[in-house]
Amino acid sequence: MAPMADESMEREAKSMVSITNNSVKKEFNRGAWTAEEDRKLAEVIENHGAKKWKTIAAKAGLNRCGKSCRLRWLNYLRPNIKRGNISDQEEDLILRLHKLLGNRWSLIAGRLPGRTDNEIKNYWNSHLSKKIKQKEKQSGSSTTSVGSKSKKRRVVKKISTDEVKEEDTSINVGDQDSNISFDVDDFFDFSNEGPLSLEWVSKFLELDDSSCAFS
DNA sequence: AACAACCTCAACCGCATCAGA
DNA sequence: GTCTGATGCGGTTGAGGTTGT
Repeated sequence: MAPMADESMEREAKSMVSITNNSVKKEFNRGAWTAEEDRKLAEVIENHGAKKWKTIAAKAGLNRCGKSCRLRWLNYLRPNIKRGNISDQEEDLILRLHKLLGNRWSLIAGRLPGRTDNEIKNYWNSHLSKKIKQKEKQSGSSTTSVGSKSKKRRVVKKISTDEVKEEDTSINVGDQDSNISFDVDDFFDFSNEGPLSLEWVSKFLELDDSSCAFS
């Protein structure tokens, strides 16, 4: 979908919302962002960095909450955002990663340079989930994905000195009866975050080759 | 041409977690 | 240890576009 900034001007007026807290009343713009808002936001972030979103919103003179600014930046304005069709290779990677990680979109997105968690989530919901259902119908088998449908929160990133028992961190690759088990956070060592690493992909594909849903 | 049904995706919401006081 | 504001995440919504009838 093309950016809706231009045509969204007229919607701006009707998208005001008032957040009422008894006597305190703060009104924020809502809905689609205008080109002007985008420009202002990008300008402030360029000068002050992408942190303290509340301050950024105020500095930019945007009648938006910080949360909204952050989302706009991450999903749309951030540099190196890759827009457009998801390639077959990317799709395959998403499928494999989803099988491994479940609905942990930000982790999956972290391995797809230029793609946002929101984009991947949308792509999954609109394309891949259906594809999988069809596949399941055809084969009559059911593949269970890890962590999906769970409202359970993500794993604790910071390792404490105590033994952290997060049932979610240890994941079996492939089928349930697989005996390959490892710690996801070890596997996803983001300390040397970089572009899609071929080494990493090979490592992953090796592990998951036998249990790939389809390609 | 008109309408309905479906699809896509940007944006919002609620909650968990983090970080600092 | 507790409180509070900021941040991050996944689920959900709804406007606008597309396709089918």
